[in-house]
Amino acid sequence: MTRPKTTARTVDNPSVAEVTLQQLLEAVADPVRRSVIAQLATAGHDISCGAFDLSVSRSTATHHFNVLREAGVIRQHYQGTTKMNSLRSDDLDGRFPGLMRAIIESCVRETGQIAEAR
Amino acid sequence: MTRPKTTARTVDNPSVAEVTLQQLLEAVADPVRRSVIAQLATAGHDISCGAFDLSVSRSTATHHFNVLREAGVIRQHYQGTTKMNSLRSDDLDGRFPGLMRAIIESCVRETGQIAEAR
DNA sequence: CCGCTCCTTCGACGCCCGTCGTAGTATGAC
DNA sequence: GTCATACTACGACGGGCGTCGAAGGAGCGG
Repeated sequence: MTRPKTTARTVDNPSVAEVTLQQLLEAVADPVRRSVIAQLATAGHDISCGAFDLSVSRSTATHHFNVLREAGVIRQHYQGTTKMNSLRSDDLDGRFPGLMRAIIESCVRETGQIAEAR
Repeated sequence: MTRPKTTARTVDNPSVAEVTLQQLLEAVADPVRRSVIAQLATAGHDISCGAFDLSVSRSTATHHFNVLREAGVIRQHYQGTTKMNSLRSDDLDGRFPGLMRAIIESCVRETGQIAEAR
């Protein structure tokens, strides 16, 4: 059975209304995922999945990107064979006012402290 | 060996500087703990451990109170034999600006939706 | 001293989540 | 077509967290 195992190069980013607070908070409770958020926020532009500096394997990284996307934290889209990621900062603000902004700021500050500690 | 198993009726609430972002986010990622936050926020006054409306056993509730206290989310103090709980909303604001405020608001809104759904 | 209320500690258990390696699909370059 | 690159799906495994019941300490009222 050789059924297509991968989706065609298309991504469905959930609408804000579909995201729950539980999903969002679980998503940001993982340090690897917060690192993704911090890198996106400090970069200021889209980053491809492979260009992140993460301490886990590729397949684990894919898992984390899925969680972040399903929680509405990031938006993903293909650009050739590479998958680009961007923050959906303002999308969620209507649903959870001020929450994403505060989380992003804390993530950036957190990794900043780590950087200046070494 | 009959060593004292419980602490005397005294609680140590951690200083804000000791709390990590990881702790805080893990603390609020649990629905039972968010329910505690929401009940405290809507009540507007301290609530004893036993007076909460929670869907778990007493010992589990104790566990959740510990997590919340160690994350700096709530402050606890004894009043006779009962242990009172209050939100430390503003304490954490210096360390994670805007975060607790946004979380509390989302918690209240979340349980409000549950309430109006039935 | 006795009993009641409140909350805690302790061990146990089950499940979920993060992790990995392997195998596989889609796209682009030659 | 062939090869290389980029990411994904799958199955497995281990550890941690939420959950509970039972037993026990601390205070208060008699």
